[in-house]
Amino acid sequence: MNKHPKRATISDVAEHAGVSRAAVSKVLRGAYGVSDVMKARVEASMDALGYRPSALARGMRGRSFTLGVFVVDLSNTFVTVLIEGIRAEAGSRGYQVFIGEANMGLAQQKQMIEAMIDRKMDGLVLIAPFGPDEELEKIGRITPTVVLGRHGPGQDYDTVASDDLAGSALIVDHLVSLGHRRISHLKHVGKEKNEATMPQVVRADGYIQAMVRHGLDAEVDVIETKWNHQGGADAVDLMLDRDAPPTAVHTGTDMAGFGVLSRFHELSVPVPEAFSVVGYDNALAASLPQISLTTVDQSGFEMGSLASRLLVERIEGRVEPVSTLVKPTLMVRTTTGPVPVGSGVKPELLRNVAQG
Amino acid sequence: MNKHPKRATISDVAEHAGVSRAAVSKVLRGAYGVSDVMKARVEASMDALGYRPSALARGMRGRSFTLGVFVVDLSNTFVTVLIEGIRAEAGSRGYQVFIGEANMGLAQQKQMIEAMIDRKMDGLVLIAPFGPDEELEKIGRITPTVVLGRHGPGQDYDTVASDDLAGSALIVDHLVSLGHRRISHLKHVGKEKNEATMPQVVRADGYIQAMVRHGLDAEVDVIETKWNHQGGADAVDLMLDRDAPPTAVHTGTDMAGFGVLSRFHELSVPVPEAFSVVGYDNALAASLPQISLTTVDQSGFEMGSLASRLLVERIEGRVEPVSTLVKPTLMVRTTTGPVPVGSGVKPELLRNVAQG
DNA sequence: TGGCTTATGTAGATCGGTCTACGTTTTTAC
DNA sequence: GTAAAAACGTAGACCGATCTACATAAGCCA
Repeated sequence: MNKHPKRATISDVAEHAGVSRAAVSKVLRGAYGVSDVMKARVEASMDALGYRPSALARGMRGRSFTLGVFVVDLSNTFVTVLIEGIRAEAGSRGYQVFIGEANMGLAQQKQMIEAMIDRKMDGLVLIAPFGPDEELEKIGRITPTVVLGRHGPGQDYDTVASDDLAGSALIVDHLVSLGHRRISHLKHVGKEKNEATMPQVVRADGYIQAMVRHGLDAEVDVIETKWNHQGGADAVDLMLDRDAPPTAVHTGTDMAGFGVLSRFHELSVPVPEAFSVVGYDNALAASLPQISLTTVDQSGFEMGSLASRLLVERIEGRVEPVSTLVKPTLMVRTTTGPVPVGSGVKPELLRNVAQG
Repeated sequence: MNKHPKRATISDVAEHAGVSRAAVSKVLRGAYGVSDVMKARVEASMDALGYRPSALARGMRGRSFTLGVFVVDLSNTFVTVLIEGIRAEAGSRGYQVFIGEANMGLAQQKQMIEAMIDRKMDGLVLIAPFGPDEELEKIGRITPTVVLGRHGPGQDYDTVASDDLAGSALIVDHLVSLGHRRISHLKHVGKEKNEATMPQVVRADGYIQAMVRHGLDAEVDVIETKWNHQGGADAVDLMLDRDAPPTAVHTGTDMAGFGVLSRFHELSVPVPEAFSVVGYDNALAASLPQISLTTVDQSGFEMGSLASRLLVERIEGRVEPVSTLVKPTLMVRTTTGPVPVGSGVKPELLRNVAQG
């Protein structure tokens, strides 16, 4: 029961094949200067010994063929779709993908990213990281970096994001076409300062621009909350407490949308008859028929694979930053409907329900 | 805009502090033989230069302080809870956690695990891996390994699993207490051969044992399908096609449960009035009020942190395998209710509905 | 056949740490 | 006061690959 049946190294292979270590290394890398005969002999020895190169030792000088994906919250099912796209593309180019999570704030995020750099990962994909742009620039200067889910451009990193301005417009247009006028928006506000490149900021801007475009300046209503289940639920109580409650809400993200739906369900407020709800992201659960949330799809798989492609380009030498925007599409499901007749839901009624 | 502002190495620190590299290394590791004076001086130099040790180089001889977590499918939200637990415990012991996913079958799984070993990760947590036990033994012999979500015991690895036998019993007992007798069970069958240690096998066994215990031998009905949304939906059609359809189903996993609920929703079969549904895992979406799936909770966070703890023990030298079972608890929500009066749902009715 | 280019293979430094062996100095013990 | 033990530092091999020089053999052309 020997714990470590000592793994074959490049020296073992060299000895077994009767050649130098350098020669084996050349075969390994497909480098110039190897005859077919030698190549065959070395390869024979390699699988005779069950040899596998140590990615670690390899990384000391050359590449590690490892990409790091940093994510804040794995339980958000939209990011798992992004990751799927990243992996597909990276895998086809011979890179391994490792994922690191950090959901305890900026310090932990920084630590995780440093851990990836310490392990000499060839490049990093940062999915919706927090912190100032400047921090991202610093990382981009150290190692090839692509930021996914924040708008660009950056100086020393590439960005891939959904066109959140257009996404918000799709939502507002849809609701307006259904007759809604009092449309609220949930904007994420966390512990960290909001940067202009973060999706919550751009989506809020897009919402305001679209409202203005429809002449609904007076109805603009941005509610600051957390983009998660609880944040969505809390926002419902705020909205119903308005003198003239809205008839629809653009929740900014599906996670908050679920919270909104849950709270309405508890309060027995019928959706979409009394209130229309729109999410953003098209997370997996949004398509469950019991939920069937109208939302904006960001084609996460494509965004992920695009990020991978850009990252590999960058690893292979490109230095000019690239900043891309992916066009989102609206997924109309059953949480949006025509505006309620009259002035919409009677506030008194709703408050009674809420207190009953 | 220099791409690589060359990072400080241990030699730079040594030179700056006017000591040997070995001395710096000792300080780094907290090894024996360092005076307080020297320690202070070296540490001063370290942060004067902004020094960070290369985890890569470190791993060449000593430990890499990295744990690998292998998972088949990140989009299953239950695994993200497990990961949360793993990270919490590992982090407090100074280990970094990297996650690797592979959902394209045994070959890709093997490749991912080898990639982790190639990077000299100190230990591996495998979450619900497929393949024969023997394959796991092989991995356990190469590197410290804990298998999460498969039953033990293993020879050369530890296991942490939910007591699936007890979990199935909880479900059947609950349904029987509500008057159900015709209770079906969905068993996962994929491309790979089912091993006795896999949860789908143990849950099915537990279901059968509990049915027998209640004298319901004649009603045992195991339906083989995939444990995902589609598999659950498909199973509904099979169940409704029975001469005497069941009145309740133990879906084996929440993911399949969601599929079952979706299909019932499409068919306008009321749950739980006409049919009771129970999941397994207590995934995040199960608690959404629109879904509110009765399920079995496995306290994933605790399982994850236990796995971490066992892994670190193993890394630090333990060799006797440990195999643990965590007690599950039933979460009664609103997808289960009393058995329908009479002989339950009329099959004709359901078929009509299905075809209408 | 001599001179030059191209193909093939090897030696050995290098990456950034860890760790063993050993030489000094300082303490402790009697 | 002196031997033994403990404390402190350093040199240098080592981990397993890559990569730059360089040496040697082979091919080509006039």
